[in-house]
Amino acid sequence: MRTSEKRDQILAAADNLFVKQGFNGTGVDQIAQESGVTKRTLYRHFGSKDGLIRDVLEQHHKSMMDSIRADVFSYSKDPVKRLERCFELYRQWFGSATFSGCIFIKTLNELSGSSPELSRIAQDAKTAMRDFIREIAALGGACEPEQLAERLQLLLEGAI
Amino acid sequence: MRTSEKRDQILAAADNLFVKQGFNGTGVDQIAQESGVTKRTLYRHFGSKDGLIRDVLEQHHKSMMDSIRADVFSYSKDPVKRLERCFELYRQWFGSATFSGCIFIKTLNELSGSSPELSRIAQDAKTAMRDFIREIAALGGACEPEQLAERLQLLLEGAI
DNA sequence: CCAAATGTATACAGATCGGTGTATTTTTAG
DNA sequence: CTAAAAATACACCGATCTGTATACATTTGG
Repeated sequence: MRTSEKRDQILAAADNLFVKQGFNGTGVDQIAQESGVTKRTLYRHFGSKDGLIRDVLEQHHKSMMDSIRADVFSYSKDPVKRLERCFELYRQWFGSATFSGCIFIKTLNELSGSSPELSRIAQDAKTAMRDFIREIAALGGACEPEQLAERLQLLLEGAI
Repeated sequence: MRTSEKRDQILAAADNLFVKQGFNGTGVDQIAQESGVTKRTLYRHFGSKDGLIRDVLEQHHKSMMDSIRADVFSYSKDPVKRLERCFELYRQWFGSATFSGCIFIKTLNELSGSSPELSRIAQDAKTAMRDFIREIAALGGACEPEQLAERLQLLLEGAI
Protein backbone atom coordinates (compact mmCIF):
# COMPACT_ATOMS: atom_id res chain seq x y z
CA MET A 1 0.00 0.00 0.00
CA ARG A 2 1.36 3.35 -1.03
CA THR A 3 2.22 5.91 1.61
CA SER A 4 0.22 8.53 -0.22
CA GLU A 5 -3.15 6.81 -0.14
CA LYS A 6 -4.65 9.12 2.45
CA ARG A 7 -3.12 12.04 0.67
CA ASP A 8 -4.97 11.19 -2.51
CA GLN A 9 -8.24 10.79 -0.62
CA ILE A 10 -7.83 14.26 0.81
CA LEU A 11 -7.00 15.74 -2.58
CA ALA A 12 -10.05 14.11 -4.16
CA ALA A 13 -12.44 15.22 -1.42
CA ALA A 14 -11.03 18.74 -1.39
CA ASP A 15 -11.33 19.00 -5.17
CA ASN A 16 -14.99 17.99 -5.06
CA LEU A 17 -15.88 20.32 -2.22
CA PHE A 18 -13.95 23.29 -3.60
CA VAL A 19 -15.62 22.99 -6.96
CA LYS A 20 -19.06 22.64 -5.42
CA GLN A 21 -18.89 25.13 -2.55
CA GLY A 22 -15.99 27.39 -3.41
CA PHE A 23 -12.74 27.82 -1.48
CA ASN A 24 -13.85 30.27 1.18
CA GLY A 25 -17.08 28.33 1.50
CA THR A 26 -15.37 25.06 2.36
CA GLY A 27 -13.82 24.56 5.78
CA VAL A 28 -10.82 22.42 6.59
CA ASP A 29 -12.86 20.42 9.09
CA GLN A 30 -15.35 19.47 6.41
CA ILE A 31 -12.61 18.35 4.03
CA ALA A 32 -11.04 16.20 6.74
CA GLN A 33 -14.37 14.64 7.66
CA GLU A 34 -15.39 14.04 4.04
CA SER A 35 -12.12 12.32 3.25
CA GLY A 36 -12.26 10.15 6.37
CA VAL A 37 -9.15 11.65 7.86
CA THR A 38 -8.18 13.67 10.88
CA LYS A 39 -7.48 17.38 10.51
CA ARG A 40 -4.06 16.70 12.00
CA THR A 41 -3.24 14.33 9.15
CA LEU A 42 -4.38 16.86 6.62
CA TYR A 43 -2.06 19.48 8.07
CA ARG A 44 0.85 17.06 8.16
CA HIS A 45 0.48 16.59 4.41
CA PHE A 46 -0.27 20.09 3.23
CA GLY A 47 0.82 22.45 6.00
CA SER A 48 -1.95 24.97 5.43
CA LYS A 49 -5.22 25.44 3.62
CA ASP A 50 -3.49 27.43 0.91
CA GLY A 51 -0.97 24.62 0.55
CA LEU A 52 -3.82 22.17 0.10
CA ILE A 53 -5.48 24.39 -2.49
CA ARG A 54 -2.19 24.69 -4.35
CA ASP A 55 -1.71 20.93 -4.52
CA VAL A 56 -5.35 20.40 -5.50
CA LEU A 57 -4.98 22.82 -8.39
CA GLU A 58 -1.72 21.30 -9.58
CA GLN A 59 -2.98 17.74 -9.34
CA HIS A 60 -6.24 18.67 -11.04
CA HIS A 61 -4.36 20.32 -13.88
CA LYS A 62 -1.97 17.42 -14.30
CA SER A 63 -4.59 14.67 -14.29
CA MET A 64 -6.91 16.65 -16.55
CA MET A 65 -4.22 17.31 -19.13
CA ASP A 66 -3.00 13.71 -19.03
CA SER A 67 -6.53 12.42 -19.45
CA ILE A 68 -7.36 14.72 -22.36
CA ARG A 69 -4.04 14.16 -24.05
CA ALA A 70 -4.33 10.40 -23.87
CA ASP A 71 -7.89 10.46 -25.17
CA VAL A 72 -7.31 12.90 -28.01
CA PHE A 73 -4.04 11.42 -29.25
CA SER A 74 -5.38 7.89 -29.26
CA TYR A 75 -8.63 8.96 -30.89
CA SER A 76 -7.19 9.79 -34.28
CA LYS A 77 -4.07 10.97 -36.05
CA ASP A 78 -5.96 13.56 -38.03
CA PRO A 79 -5.60 16.99 -36.38
CA VAL A 80 -9.08 18.01 -37.45
CA LYS A 81 -10.64 14.93 -35.87
CA ARG A 82 -8.56 15.53 -32.77
CA LEU A 83 -9.95 19.00 -32.47
CA GLU A 84 -13.47 17.70 -32.90
CA ARG A 85 -12.74 15.23 -30.16
CA CYS A 86 -11.78 18.10 -27.85
CA PHE A 87 -15.15 19.70 -28.43
CA GLU A 88 -16.84 16.39 -27.77
CA LEU A 89 -14.98 15.93 -24.48
CA TYR A 90 -16.06 19.37 -23.33
CA ARG A 91 -19.61 18.62 -24.37
CA GLN A 92 -19.60 15.48 -22.25
CA TRP A 93 -18.17 17.42 -19.33
CA PHE A 94 -20.98 19.94 -19.51
CA GLY A 95 -23.57 17.23 -19.66
CA SER A 96 -22.25 15.23 -16.74
CA ALA A 97 -24.51 15.19 -13.70
CA THR A 98 -21.74 16.33 -11.38
CA PHE A 99 -20.70 19.31 -13.48
CA SER A 100 -20.07 22.29 -11.24
CA GLY A 101 -17.82 24.49 -13.32
CA CYS A 102 -14.10 24.90 -13.80
CA ILE A 103 -11.97 25.00 -10.67
CA PHE A 104 -9.41 27.34 -12.24
CA ILE A 105 -12.01 29.92 -13.20
CA LYS A 106 -13.40 29.62 -9.69
CA THR A 107 -9.92 30.28 -8.35
CA LEU A 108 -9.52 33.44 -10.38
CA ASN A 109 -12.99 34.64 -9.44
CA GLU A 110 -12.69 33.98 -5.74
CA LEU A 111 -9.03 34.15 -4.75
CA SER A 112 -7.73 36.82 -7.09
CA GLY A 113 -6.63 39.63 -4.83
CA SER A 114 -6.13 37.48 -1.76
CA SER A 115 -3.59 35.01 -3.13
CA PRO A 116 -1.51 35.98 -6.15
CA GLU A 117 0.29 32.63 -6.05
CA LEU A 118 -2.88 30.58 -6.41
CA SER A 119 -4.14 32.95 -9.08
CA ARG A 120 -0.95 32.43 -11.04
CA ILE A 121 -1.27 28.66 -10.83
CA ALA A 122 -4.86 28.82 -12.10
CA GLN A 123 -3.87 31.21 -14.87
CA ASP A 124 -1.02 28.96 -15.92
CA ALA A 125 -3.36 25.99 -16.06
CA LYS A 126 -5.76 27.86 -18.32
CA THR A 127 -2.89 29.02 -20.51
CA ALA A 128 -1.54 25.49 -20.83
CA MET A 129 -4.95 24.23 -21.86
CA ARG A 130 -5.29 26.97 -24.45
CA ASP A 131 -1.81 26.26 -25.79
CA PHE A 132 -2.76 22.63 -26.17
CA ILE A 133 -5.82 23.54 -28.24
CA ARG A 134 -3.84 26.03 -30.27
CA GLU A 135 -1.17 23.46 -30.98
CA ILE A 136 -3.71 21.02 -32.35
CA ALA A 137 -5.44 23.74 -34.33
CA ALA A 138 -2.14 24.85 -35.84
CA LEU A 139 -1.33 21.30 -36.90
CA GLY A 140 -4.74 21.18 -38.53
CA GLY A 141 -3.83 24.17 -40.63
CA ALA A 142 -6.33 26.56 -39.04
CA CYS A 143 -5.86 30.11 -40.25
CA GLU A 144 -6.25 31.63 -36.78
CA PRO A 145 -5.31 28.99 -34.21
CA GLU A 146 -4.90 31.57 -31.47
CA GLN A 147 -8.41 32.94 -31.86
CA LEU A 148 -9.92 29.54 -32.30
CA ALA A 149 -8.37 28.31 -29.06
CA GLU A 150 -9.60 31.36 -27.22
CA ARG A 151 -13.16 30.95 -28.50
CA LEU A 152 -13.32 27.33 -27.49
CA GLN A 153 -12.07 28.16 -24.02
CA LEU A 154 -14.70 30.84 -23.57
CA LEU A 155 -17.49 28.48 -24.49
CA LEU A 156 -16.91 26.60 -21.24
CA GLU A 157 -17.96 29.35 -18.97
CA GLY A 158 -21.47 29.94 -20.12
CA ALA A 159 -22.80 26.53 -19.18
CA ILE A 160 -22.47 26.84 -15.43
CA MET B 1 -32.81 64.47 1.88
CA ARG B 2 -34.12 61.08 0.97
CA THR B 3 -34.62 58.48 3.65
CA SER B 4 -32.64 55.99 1.63
CA GLU B 5 -29.38 57.91 1.45
CA LYS B 6 -27.53 55.65 3.87
CA ARG B 7 -29.11 52.66 2.23
CA ASP B 8 -27.60 53.62 -1.12
CA GLN B 9 -24.20 54.15 0.47
CA ILE B 10 -24.33 50.64 1.88
CA LEU B 11 -25.41 49.16 -1.43
CA ALA B 12 -22.60 50.93 -3.28
CA ALA B 13 -19.92 49.90 -0.81
CA ALA B 14 -21.17 46.31 -0.67
CA ASP B 15 -21.23 46.10 -4.46
CA ASN B 16 -17.63 47.23 -4.70
CA LEU B 17 -16.38 44.92 -1.98
CA PHE B 18 -18.31 41.90 -3.20
CA VAL B 19 -16.98 42.26 -6.72
CA LYS B 20 -13.42 42.74 -5.50
CA GLN B 21 -13.24 40.23 -2.65
CA GLY B 22 -16.13 37.87 -3.25
CA PHE B 23 -19.14 37.30 -1.04
CA ASN B 24 -17.71 34.88 1.48
CA GLY B 25 -14.54 36.93 1.49
CA THR B 26 -16.26 40.14 2.54
CA GLY B 27 -17.49 40.57 6.10
CA VAL B 28 -20.48 42.61 7.21
CA ASP B 29 -18.27 44.66 9.53
CA GLN B 30 -16.09 45.72 6.63
CA ILE B 31 -19.09 46.74 4.55
CA ALA B 32 -20.46 48.81 7.43
CA GLN B 33 -17.13 50.50 8.03
CA GLU B 34 -16.51 51.15 4.32
CA SER B 35 -19.92 52.74 3.88
CA GLY B 36 -19.56 54.92 6.99
CA VAL B 37 -22.46 53.29 8.77
CA THR B 38 -23.02 51.20 11.86
CA LYS B 39 -23.60 47.50 11.55
CA ARG B 40 -26.90 47.99 13.36
CA THR B 41 -28.08 50.33 10.61
CA LEU B 42 -27.08 47.85 7.95
CA TYR B 43 -29.13 45.13 9.60
CA ARG B 44 -32.11 47.44 10.00
CA HIS B 45 -32.14 47.96 6.23
CA PHE B 46 -31.38 44.50 4.95
CA GLY B 47 -32.12 42.07 7.76
CA SER B 48 -29.30 39.69 6.92
CA LYS B 49 -26.20 39.38 4.78
CA ASP B 50 -28.14 37.34 2.23
CA GLY B 51 -30.79 40.06 2.16
CA LEU B 52 -28.07 42.60 1.46
CA ILE B 53 -26.59 40.47 -1.30
CA ARG B 54 -30.03 40.06 -2.84
CA ASP B 55 -30.66 43.82 -2.92
CA VAL B 56 -27.16 44.46 -4.24
CA LEU B 57 -27.72 42.04 -7.11
CA GLU B 58 -31.12 43.48 -7.97
CA GLN B 59 -29.97 47.06 -7.81
CA HIS B 60 -26.85 46.26 -9.82
CA HIS B 61 -28.93 44.57 -12.48
CA LYS B 62 -31.45 47.38 -12.64
CA SER B 63 -28.94 50.24 -12.85
CA MET B 64 -26.78 48.37 -15.34
CA MET B 65 -29.68 47.62 -17.66
CA ASP B 66 -30.98 51.17 -17.41
CA SER B 67 -27.58 52.60 -18.17
CA ILE B 68 -26.91 50.35 -21.14
CA ARG B 69 -30.42 50.79 -22.52
CA ALA B 70 -30.23 54.57 -22.33
CA ASP B 71 -26.80 54.64 -23.95
CA VAL B 72 -27.56 52.21 -26.75
CA PHE B 73 -30.98 53.58 -27.66
CA SER B 74 -29.77 57.17 -27.77
CA TYR B 75 -26.65 56.23 -29.71
CA SER B 76 -28.37 55.36 -32.96
CA LYS B 77 -31.60 54.09 -34.45
CA ASP B 78 -29.81 51.57 -36.61
CA PRO B 79 -29.90 48.12 -34.98
CA VAL B 80 -26.49 47.24 -36.36
CA LYS B 81 -24.92 50.36 -34.90
CA ARG B 82 -26.66 49.66 -31.63
CA LEU B 83 -25.13 46.23 -31.52
CA GLU B 84 -21.72 47.67 -32.25
CA ARG B 85 -22.28 50.09 -29.41
CA CYS B 86 -22.91 47.17 -27.07
CA PHE B 87 -19.56 45.69 -27.98
CA GLU B 88 -17.92 49.04 -27.43
CA LEU B 89 -19.47 49.41 -23.98
CA TYR B 90 -18.18 46.00 -22.98
CA ARG B 91 -14.75 46.88 -24.35
CA GLN B 92 -14.68 50.00 -22.20
CA TRP B 93 -15.77 47.98 -19.20
CA PHE B 94 -12.90 45.53 -19.67
CA GLY B 95 -10.43 48.36 -20.04
CA SER B 96 -11.51 50.28 -16.98
CA ALA B 97 -8.98 50.37 -14.18
CA THR B 98 -11.48 49.14 -11.62
CA PHE B 99 -12.61 46.13 -13.64
CA SER B 100 -12.95 43.11 -11.37
CA GLY B 101 -15.33 40.86 -13.25
CA CYS B 102 -19.07 40.35 -13.40
CA ILE B 103 -20.88 40.16 -10.08
CA PHE B 104 -23.49 37.75 -11.42
CA ILE B 105 -20.93 35.26 -12.66
CA LYS B 106 -19.22 35.57 -9.31
CA THR B 107 -22.54 34.79 -7.62
CA LEU B 108 -23.01 31.63 -9.63
CA ASN B 109 -19.44 30.55 -9.04
CA GLU B 110 -19.41 31.19 -5.32
CA LEU B 111 -22.95 30.87 -4.00
CA SER B 112 -24.40 28.17 -6.21
CA GLY B 113 -25.21 25.32 -3.90
CA SER B 114 -25.48 27.42 -0.76
CA SER B 115 -28.20 29.83 -1.86
CA PRO B 116 -30.52 28.80 -4.70
CA GLU B 117 -32.41 32.07 -4.40
CA LEU B 118 -29.35 34.23 -5.01
CA SER B 119 -28.25 31.94 -7.83
CA ARG B 120 -31.63 32.35 -9.47
CA ILE B 121 -31.43 36.12 -9.24
CA ALA B 122 -27.99 36.10 -10.84
CA GLN B 123 -29.13 33.69 -13.53
CA ASP B 124 -32.15 35.86 -14.29
CA ALA B 125 -29.93 38.90 -14.62
CA LYS B 126 -27.70 37.13 -17.10
CA THR B 127 -30.71 35.89 -19.03
CA ALA B 128 -32.22 39.37 -19.18
CA MET B 129 -28.96 40.75 -20.54
CA ARG B 130 -28.75 38.06 -23.15
CA ASP B 131 -32.37 38.64 -24.15
CA PHE B 132 -31.56 42.31 -24.59
CA ILE B 133 -28.70 41.53 -26.96
CA ARG B 134 -30.77 38.97 -28.82
CA GLU B 135 -33.57 41.47 -29.25
CA ILE B 136 -31.26 44.00 -30.83
CA ALA B 137 -29.63 41.35 -32.99
CA ALA B 138 -33.00 40.13 -34.19
CA LEU B 139 -34.02 43.68 -35.15
CA GLY B 140 -30.77 43.92 -37.09
CA GLY B 141 -31.79 40.89 -39.12
CA ALA B 142 -29.09 38.58 -37.81
CA CYS B 143 -29.56 35.03 -38.99
CA GLU B 144 -28.80 33.49 -35.61
CA PRO B 145 -29.59 36.08 -32.93
CA GLU B 146 -29.66 33.47 -30.18
CA GLN B 147 -26.17 32.20 -30.91
CA LEU B 148 -24.81 35.65 -31.46
CA ALA B 149 -26.09 36.82 -28.09
CA GLU B 150 -24.57 33.82 -26.40
CA ARG B 151 -21.21 34.36 -28.00
CA LEU B 152 -21.07 37.99 -26.98
CA GLN B 153 -21.93 37.11 -23.43
CA LEU B 154 -19.21 34.48 -23.24
CA LEU B 155 -16.57 36.92 -24.42
CA LEU B 156 -16.88 38.79 -21.14
CA GLU B 157 -15.51 36.06 -18.98
CA GLY B 158 -12.14 35.58 -20.51
CA ALA B 159 -10.80 38.97 -19.58
CA ILE B 160 -10.80 38.58 -15.81
C1' DC C 1 -44.05 70.42 18.14
C1' DC C 2 -43.94 65.69 18.86
C1' DA C 3 -43.88 60.95 18.06
C1' DA C 4 -41.93 57.53 15.23
C1' DA C 5 -38.39 56.17 12.47
C1' DT C 6 -33.65 56.08 11.76
C1' DG C 7 -28.86 56.36 13.18
C1' DT C 8 -24.85 55.91 16.59
C1' DA C 9 -21.96 53.63 19.93
C1' DT C 10 -20.51 49.73 22.12
C1' DA C 11 -20.48 45.49 23.92
C1' DC C 12 -21.61 40.92 23.43
C1' DA C 13 -23.33 36.10 22.07
C1' DG C 14 -22.70 31.81 19.63
C1' DA C 15 -20.72 29.64 15.94
C1' DT C 16 -17.10 28.67 12.84
C1' DC C 17 -12.70 29.56 11.04
C1' DG C 18 -7.63 28.13 10.30
C1' DG C 19 -4.26 26.01 12.89
C1' DT C 20 -1.70 23.67 17.02
C1' DG C 21 -0.35 20.60 21.20
C1' DT C 22 -0.04 16.21 23.00
C1' DA C 23 -0.40 11.64 23.96
C1' DT C 24 -1.70 7.22 21.97
C1' DT C 25 -2.16 3.80 18.40
C1' DT C 26 -1.38 1.91 13.84
C1' DT C 27 1.30 1.17 9.86
C1' DT C 28 5.30 0.85 7.24
C1' DA C 29 10.18 -0.38 6.05
C1' DG C 30 14.66 -2.37 6.93
C1' DC D 1 11.19 -7.81 15.30
C1' DT D 2 11.84 -3.19 15.88
C1' DA D 3 12.21 1.61 15.32
C1' DA D 4 10.55 5.41 12.81
C1' DA D 5 6.89 7.40 10.26
C1' DA D 6 2.15 8.17 9.85
C1' DA D 7 -2.51 8.39 11.55
C1' DT D 8 -5.85 9.00 15.38
C1' DA D 9 -8.44 11.23 19.10
C1' DC D 10 -9.42 15.27 21.26
C1' DA D 11 -8.91 19.31 23.47
C1' DC D 12 -7.63 23.87 22.69
C1' DC D 13 -6.23 28.78 20.86
C1' DG D 14 -7.09 33.29 18.98
C1' DA D 15 -9.35 35.42 15.37
C1' DT D 16 -13.27 36.31 12.74
C1' DC D 17 -17.90 35.58 11.38
C1' DT D 18 -23.09 36.71 11.37
C1' DG D 19 -26.31 38.63 14.13
C1' DT D 20 -28.31 40.83 18.57
C1' DA D 21 -29.08 43.81 23.00
C1' DT D 22 -29.20 48.04 25.03
C1' DA D 23 -29.17 52.82 25.65
C1' DC D 24 -28.81 57.26 23.62
C1' DA D 25 -28.92 60.82 19.77
C1' DT D 26 -30.73 62.58 15.43
C1' DT D 27 -33.78 63.21 11.79
C1' DT D 28 -38.21 63.20 9.67
C1' DG D 29 -43.27 63.53 8.68
C1' DG D 30 -47.84 64.93 9.95
